[in-house]
Amino acid sequence: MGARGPTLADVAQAAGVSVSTASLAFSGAGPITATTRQKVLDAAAALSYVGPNPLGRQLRSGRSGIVGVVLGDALRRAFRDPVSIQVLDGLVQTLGPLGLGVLLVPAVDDAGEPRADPLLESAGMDVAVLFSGGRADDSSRVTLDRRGVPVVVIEGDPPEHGALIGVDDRGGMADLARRLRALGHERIAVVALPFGGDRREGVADAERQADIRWLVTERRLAGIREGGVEPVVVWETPASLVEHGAAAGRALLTGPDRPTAVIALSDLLASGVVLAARELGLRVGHDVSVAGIDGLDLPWLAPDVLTSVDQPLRLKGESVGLAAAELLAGGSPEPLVLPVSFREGTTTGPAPS
Amino acid sequence: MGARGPTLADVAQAAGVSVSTASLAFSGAGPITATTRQKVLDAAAALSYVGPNPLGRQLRSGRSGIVGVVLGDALRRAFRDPVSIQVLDGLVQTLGPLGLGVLLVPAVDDAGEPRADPLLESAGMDVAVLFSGGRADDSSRVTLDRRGVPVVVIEGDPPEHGALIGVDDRGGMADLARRLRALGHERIAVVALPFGGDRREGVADAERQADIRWLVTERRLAGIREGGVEPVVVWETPASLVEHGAAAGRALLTGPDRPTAVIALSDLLASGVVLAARELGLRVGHDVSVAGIDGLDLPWLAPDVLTSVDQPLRLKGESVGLAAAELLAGGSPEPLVLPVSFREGTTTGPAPS
DNA sequence: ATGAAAGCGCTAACAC
DNA sequence: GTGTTAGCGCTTTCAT
Repeated sequence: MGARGPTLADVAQAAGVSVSTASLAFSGAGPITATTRQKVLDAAAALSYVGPNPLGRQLRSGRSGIVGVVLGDALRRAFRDPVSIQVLDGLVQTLGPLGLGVLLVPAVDDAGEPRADPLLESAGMDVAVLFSGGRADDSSRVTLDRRGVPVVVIEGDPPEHGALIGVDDRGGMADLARRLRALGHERIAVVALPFGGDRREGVADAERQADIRWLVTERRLAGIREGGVEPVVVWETPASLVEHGAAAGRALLTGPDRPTAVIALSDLLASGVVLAARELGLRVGHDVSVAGIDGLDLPWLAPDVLTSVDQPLRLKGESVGLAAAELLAGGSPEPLVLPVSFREGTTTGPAPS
Repeated sequence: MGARGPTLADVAQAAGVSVSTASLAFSGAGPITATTRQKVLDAAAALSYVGPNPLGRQLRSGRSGIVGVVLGDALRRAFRDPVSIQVLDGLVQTLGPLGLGVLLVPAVDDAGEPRADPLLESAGMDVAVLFSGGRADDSSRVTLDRRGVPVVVIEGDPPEHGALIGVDDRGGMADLARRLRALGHERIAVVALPFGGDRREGVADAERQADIRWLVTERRLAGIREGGVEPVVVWETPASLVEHGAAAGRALLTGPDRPTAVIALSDLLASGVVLAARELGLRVGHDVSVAGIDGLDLPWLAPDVLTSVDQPLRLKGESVGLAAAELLAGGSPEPLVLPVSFREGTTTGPAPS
């Protein structure tokens, strides 16, 4: 840093051409003789000029080539979540070759102070991706709207200006529910994702169930009911983590009236339930069936393979990337709902008689 | 985007002041009357101007406020690795409040084509963080050097212009090795991290062991020897993943001459070894001891807690962030080696007699 | 305390 | 083909 390097003007002067010609030599956009071009390139090399300063280019073109990725209020949770990670991977993989960068932006803490994150407030980004998804009135979304930044929303309310990408998890859960019923299960419990940001844990009564703020949770639960299953109990967790699934499993699978099947609203939760069941001496897939959703690869569950509703995470990330690119190009991508598929594992089986 | 929003000039005009005054109203740097300031702010609100365009500011100041994070050649692997993730988390957490953004940059594929990633080549960043660490001649590092971007290297060769952050994993491994010897273990096997990018799997002979390209692997292995342990066998893995640890465990713990202890060069590998040992009917911590390094939280290993060498991952990320900020401010941070600590779990015990 | 003017480095019209 | 001329939106001396 410090000493500002040579500029395009320096190179042009050294090469004995005008600045605009030098610019063409680098961008390649426009007519230019091979010799002139080479002359410029040589001069650049001599001055150890490393190419046009992106800042100048950005100001001129009005675009930064940066896609802001707004991750849930606690970044650390987003990073721990294999689901977000895989989507992020697909996204970066798609955007990179397009020359677009991914800027990580912590979401504003909705619960805490109203003081927004400086990045969300003012970082240069041409389009934002909302991993948190969520309602239209989330403060991150309001901030971005105000700035006029178009957004790609993952699994949330459709944005006014932007795109929406999601998966048919509702349909997937309905399908799963039907399959469990077909296996003879009648007492089915649900281990749910968080209802909102308030980190409650335990059985959720009907009233509480009517007050779900997180769309994904609401939708997956609705899917189960759509599949004809009325859960004997819905257990709310504070986060989609193995340990919370295990805690739920211990609570639900103890006692005489235990359910014959447990549906968890994420694979991480489901795997916790499997571990708890094993702890309690239950044979998973026989004494109790457990299923999740996401389609994660969980090698440490071996020899079991979790029965799950597979969602195409990488593809989701790629779709988000394409939508962002289209938005950047001035288009208006249609809302996209990706299909899910049932993955039969070893953790489900006929209801014990 | 499309319709460019109002500019500072528009606001100034609406407020009946000059552009420079309007600028002061926003930056706060300089003398300005409260009334004038308010007048400007009101005009801005009326025009729904959302604050100075970062691009203009950046061009003027010559800095983008962006820290490029160069993640290993396969981003997806970096994202799957809880170690990188936690460091990344600490980094973002530190940089965010400083108003600095984290830009994800895929590293150039050293094996593949020499065509560098467009982002690495030309994205605006004031400083880069190299997660891959690595040797001074890695192509990503060469590219950044050429661009004159200072770098913070994590666990690698010290950069010419930049900072170096690492942990004393060598010392930690030496300590671990001594403790195992003190427990009476004499036949100790090592499950190693990858030696380089060539994804080999299996026993590494002496010749192969002399050809380790990844510094971290080399250093941790050296630490074990420094602790007085000459491994009876070194098993090379293609990636730090549970399944590869499990494969190693199955291979190493079968047969009559099996080691009484296994040291893995990562916790993920170690946990795979634990799973394999359980599969084989061995009591971990009694029949065989297993230890790792990283200090990950592995709830699904319950009821076992892995014996490990704890490295302060979050702190590492924070230190990287601070070093980046210091570099940005023109400083020259000293190389930093963070301490590690031994974490005794349930997976190690006295050697069986 | 405020305004005028210069210019950060670059690209895009347009003229030659 | 190449050069000339304007800015992109902002900050920052330097006058006033």
